[in-house]
Amino acid sequence: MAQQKDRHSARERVYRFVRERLAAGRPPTVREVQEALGFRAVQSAREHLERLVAEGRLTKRAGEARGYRLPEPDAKPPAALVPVLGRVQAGALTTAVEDIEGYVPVQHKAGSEYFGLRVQGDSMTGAGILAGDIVIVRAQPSADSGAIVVALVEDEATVKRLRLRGQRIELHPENPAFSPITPEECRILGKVVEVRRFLEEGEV
Amino acid sequence: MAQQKDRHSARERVYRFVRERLAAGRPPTVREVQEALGFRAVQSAREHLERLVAEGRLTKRAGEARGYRLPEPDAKPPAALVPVLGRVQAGALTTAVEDIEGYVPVQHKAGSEYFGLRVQGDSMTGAGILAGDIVIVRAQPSADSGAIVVALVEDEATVKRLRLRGQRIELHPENPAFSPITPEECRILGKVVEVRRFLEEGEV
DNA sequence: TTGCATACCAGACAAATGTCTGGTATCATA
DNA sequence: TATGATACCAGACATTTGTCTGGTATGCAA
Repeated sequence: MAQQKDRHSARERVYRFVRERLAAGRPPTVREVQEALGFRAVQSAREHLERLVAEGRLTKRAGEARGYRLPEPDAKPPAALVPVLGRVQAGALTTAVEDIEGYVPVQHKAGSEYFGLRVQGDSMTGAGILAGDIVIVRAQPSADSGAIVVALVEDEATVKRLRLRGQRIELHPENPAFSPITPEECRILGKVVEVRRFLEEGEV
Repeated sequence: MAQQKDRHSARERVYRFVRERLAAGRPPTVREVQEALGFRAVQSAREHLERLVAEGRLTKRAGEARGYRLPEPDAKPPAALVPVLGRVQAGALTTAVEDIEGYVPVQHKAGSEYFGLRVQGDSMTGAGILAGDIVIVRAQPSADSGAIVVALVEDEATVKRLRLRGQRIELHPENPAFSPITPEECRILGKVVEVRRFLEEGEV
């Protein structure tokens, strides 16, 4: 039996199946691998898995159900799917279920809450944030001066650069065609930690 | 026994533990929940889990090991961690292990391979792609005219907009300070499907 | 040819894991 | 007071899951 790394070889198909299941957060049993590949014996699947472990492409917890894992990035923080909101209105951050466009995977910091917001308008193009981009926001009630934040002004969320003048809050655009805002009342919803742009239709 | 949703109540602690384990891709057994909460009986943990299922906050696959799950976005495609490369050089797409900066979670399409590439230079700022951004690239050997691609030119990868003139390939910058490139030989590594910018230090 | 390695099958067994039954303790209400 | 609900404990059992042993078939090298 020639050993080949062809993407159609059983070994590669096993690896791909396991990897996809692990990426979906649903580690498979050996029997599920068996069925997925169409083997008649559990041991057939298991030998491939053991070989993948020997090659360093998988690791396993011996004796533990669904114990095969990917060896790589388990030093990374967990990735979670966070909702992307089309709009945020006053009081709605926890109830805007109907405004959820979809979800995107985000590596979050433990203990922090995140949401995504679709950027409207061109006020932040100078910072490379275009209309239609999605900003990933860590929910927090304050931020440092200079940070890009999502703030609630007159019941509508907006993405701006925060400038703190003593106790006064200014929200600056990054586009000379727009003027800074100095709202009487304003609530910081969170700090923008990431900007994403999908270049293909149909994503999120 | 007053039923309370205090974050310190056993129910909430169970929920949090399970959610974190699921987010990490490592669904727990009932006994692992038991141990994590310090219960002396498996059944104690199980009753909380069953209650969470009854409340709709978890789902479960009856009889299946590690079968409790989150009910939400399992209609979404799987999220996978893809490597972010600092540089790509000729022949290196499969061997550039030492150039991997880290990993980012990407919702990928089944059957497609992806990698991330750190953007160098300012040639694409007109398209809102700044130096330091990460482009998520679906590996493919060709793309439509007008798409933003990663191409290998003179053994170095570059991010440009592809223009096809008959059989000839042109790589256009999105910044008037740069000129289009018409390389004699050039290989398309893939199509840019997403642009990401991290606004905090320390992220990939 | 033999020997070895790989890749699969079949069956049985051990351990992990889910589940059930019976129990005690506490609290609130009628 | 009795009753019902909640929350835990303890033990046993059923099922799932991992693992092992023995086997056949194929290809390759000595």
